[in-house]
Amino acid sequence: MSTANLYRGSLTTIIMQLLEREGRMYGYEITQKVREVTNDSLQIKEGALYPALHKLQAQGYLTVEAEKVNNRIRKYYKLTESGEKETVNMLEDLKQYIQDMQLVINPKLSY
Amino acid sequence: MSTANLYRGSLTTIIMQLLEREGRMYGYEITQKVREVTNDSLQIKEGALYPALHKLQAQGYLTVEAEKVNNRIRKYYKLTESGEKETVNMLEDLKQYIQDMQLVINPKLSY
DNA sequence: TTTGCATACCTCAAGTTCTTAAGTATATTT
DNA sequence: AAATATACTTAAGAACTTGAGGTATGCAAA
Repeated sequence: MSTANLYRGSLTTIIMQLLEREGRMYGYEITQKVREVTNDSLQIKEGALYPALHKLQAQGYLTVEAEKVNNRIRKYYKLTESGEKETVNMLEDLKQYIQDMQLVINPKLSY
Repeated sequence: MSTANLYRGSLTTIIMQLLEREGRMYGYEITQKVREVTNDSLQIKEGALYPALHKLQAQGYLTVEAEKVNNRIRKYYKLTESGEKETVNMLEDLKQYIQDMQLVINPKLSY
């Protein structure tokens, strides 16, 4: 059972899209959510996730709030305004890409 | 008009899949085919394509035959047997990935 | 006629993104 | 008491792509 690797470049889109829908999430929660909705098919590695979150924050797309829950620290992230705009673009690109790939895989069906 | 970048890792799958279907192609032809079927949406850069072809060849997935056509050299590539097997795996992974991404984007629809 | 575009290949530096692995620390389950 | 789950972090190395540059031929337009 190959837990397939990420296609590089899609992780940020995943993060942004989840935050768009959920409003507010912490890192570990994101990893679990992705496992959940994809039935364990897709697993976000922590070594990829946390640097990605830090970068998105540095780019001004996310803000952070640290909270102590059960004596453990959680860092909740949410989209900024520019993050929301960027999310729209990222989603468009992803959808276009999926469509392109489907055309390459199966050029007969133009859908 | 953003000619979106490739999600890294998908180029080899594109190459293999096209060769699977077409049987025999040369590099430049691959770039044109991808532009054609995706309506110019996806453009394979030569700086990515040629190294990728060379690597696939080195891995034993492709064989090459050089031909002179119109006084210009073309290098025709085709899948080896192991290349064909690998193509099946790559396609499976890509389809799974597309499905996973659609689940992340729109978890309501399990299709 | 020469300028530009299309065809056809190639390479390399730089940047980005990911995997793997290691580390810290608390809470809960076995 | 030990293992697993929760929760975050970093760093080395690998892999892939972009962007830019290069070579060379054929053909069309100016």
